[in-house]
Amino acid sequence: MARRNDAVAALLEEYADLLVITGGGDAFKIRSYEKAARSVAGFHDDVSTMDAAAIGKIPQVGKSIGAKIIEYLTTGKIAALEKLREQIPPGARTLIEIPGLGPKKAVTLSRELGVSSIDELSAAIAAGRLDGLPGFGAKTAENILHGIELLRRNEGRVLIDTATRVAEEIVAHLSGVPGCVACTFAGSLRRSRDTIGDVDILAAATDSEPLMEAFRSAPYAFEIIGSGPTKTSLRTRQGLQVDLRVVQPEVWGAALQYFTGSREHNIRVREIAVHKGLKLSEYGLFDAASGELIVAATEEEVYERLGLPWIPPPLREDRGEVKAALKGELPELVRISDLRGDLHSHTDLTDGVAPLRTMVAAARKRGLAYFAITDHAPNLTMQRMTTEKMLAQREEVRALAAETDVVGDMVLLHGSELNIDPDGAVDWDGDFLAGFDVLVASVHSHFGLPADEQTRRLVRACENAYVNVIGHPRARSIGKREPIDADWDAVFEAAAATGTAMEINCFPDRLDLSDDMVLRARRHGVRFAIDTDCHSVRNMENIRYGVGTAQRGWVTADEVINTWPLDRLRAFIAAKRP
DNA sequence: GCCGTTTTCGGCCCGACTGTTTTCAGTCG
Repeated sequence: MARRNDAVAALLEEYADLLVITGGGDAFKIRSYEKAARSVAGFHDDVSTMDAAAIGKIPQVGKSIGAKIIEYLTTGKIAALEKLREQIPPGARTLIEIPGLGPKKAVTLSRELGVSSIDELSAAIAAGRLDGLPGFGAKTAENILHGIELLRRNEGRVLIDTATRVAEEIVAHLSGVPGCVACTFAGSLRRSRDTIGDVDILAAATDSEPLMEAFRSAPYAFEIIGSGPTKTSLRTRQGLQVDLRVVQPEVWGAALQYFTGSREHNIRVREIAVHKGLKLSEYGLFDAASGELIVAATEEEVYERLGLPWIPPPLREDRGEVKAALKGELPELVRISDLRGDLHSHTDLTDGVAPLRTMVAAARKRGLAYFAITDHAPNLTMQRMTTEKMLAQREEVRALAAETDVVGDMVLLHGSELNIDPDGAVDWDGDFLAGFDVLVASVHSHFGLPADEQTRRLVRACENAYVNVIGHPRARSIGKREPIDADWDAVFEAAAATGTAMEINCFPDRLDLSDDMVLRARRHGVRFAIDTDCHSVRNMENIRYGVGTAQRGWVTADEVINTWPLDRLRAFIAAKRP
């Protein structure tokens, strides 16, 4: 069952947005709702299981917001929110989705031009209806169009965490239907792609009808697109298409192989079948001449009969995995259980939502051997970090490290997430940086520099003797911001030469480096750090997405510095320092 | 609206960039 926290957080966020649009609240009030939304989303317990007193103890939730949460949990809505919704033109909030378009311009557009959707706005710009509208020059129109294009490129695709939540809820539901022998998700989600177009669910049963009926009538079924004996497609309330295919239990393996894809991988595998006088389909591996079924029960059998080892789904992209499999050279992919530490995390000292102690306790629960606290550095001014605060935190971390009932055997590392200036410098000089155990450095500004400047900037950051990890190297935000432009081969070469790891950031809207860039970086011998960049306890669950991305990039455990024992990691850091 | 080793008021997210503005508003991180 999905947690109610996400629904509550979405409503609080909407409330904050509407306050901005109506201008009906001061900036700090708006900020309070935004902070509360993040805090609730990141809170470890399900709000629907908590009483009023417990809800009031959630950080950033006070009397007023607490009451609104209770109101939602008991009545299903929030009166104050309904009231605000009535005050703004329909669609104004939709328009804010466009990068570069904020509440003020959105409200002007909906008031003056009556546009209430992105399509209508697009048409209005094409028709020149923005001409003469105060504050909307040619450049602004152009920027809005670009923002719309960015949004459209991801239209119909959702982030992997959204798809995973939906898929797991459906698999859990259908697995409980009488007669269901097996049920799992396949498709791009099983291959751990960074965004998901539609969710493919596969189930095995002798009689498909009970499963189809349960699927069609489930609470998540918002609109039935089509339904037959083997396949039903529907759309969830949020517009995500989900396909359910039901196959006979004895052909489970062949069907799972087929529906996992990718199409290109399957073509490659079927070619091998043809060469062996066989035919592969979702119903099994057959003798081409006689049509006799050979194997179909498990994926392993299907691959084995073709002379191949089982190929992990993240590799199934026709990027040479079939050839490697034939030669017995498939990589031993990094797994979540290989990770001994996490080198990038935040606390409520900057923009995290949980205190140091809470984050540390949660990290220990993950079974980590070491955990680095890396709050933001001063140059990211909005986080209000100072040298004094950083030193005070260090004392706090050292003291906490001695509390064995909290940390157990886990070693605490004190670090920071530095900001890489446009010229490649970072927040502090070497003398101060030397006091940290480990340092991440990231691009948080000046995303639009030309490629040559961006390259120099990143290379210089790699050359800094105290920078161990380049955080979310391309600074992309899926669906919102394009990756920064640089000569990545030059950057990776510098990273490899200087002993600087490239991060694979686990946030679903980052997944940065992405799989293709990981493949490129590996050619230069780059080391990686798979970090959650967690801002809450719940964010730690994102580790699966970063590991999935690493697997898609063929990464083995040894290439990831936070799979190493602490001694080896410390030696890696020490080797770079003067 | 939330928070508190200053506990019921006063502080909290501010600086940079962009475009259209002639002195600043909107957006972003």
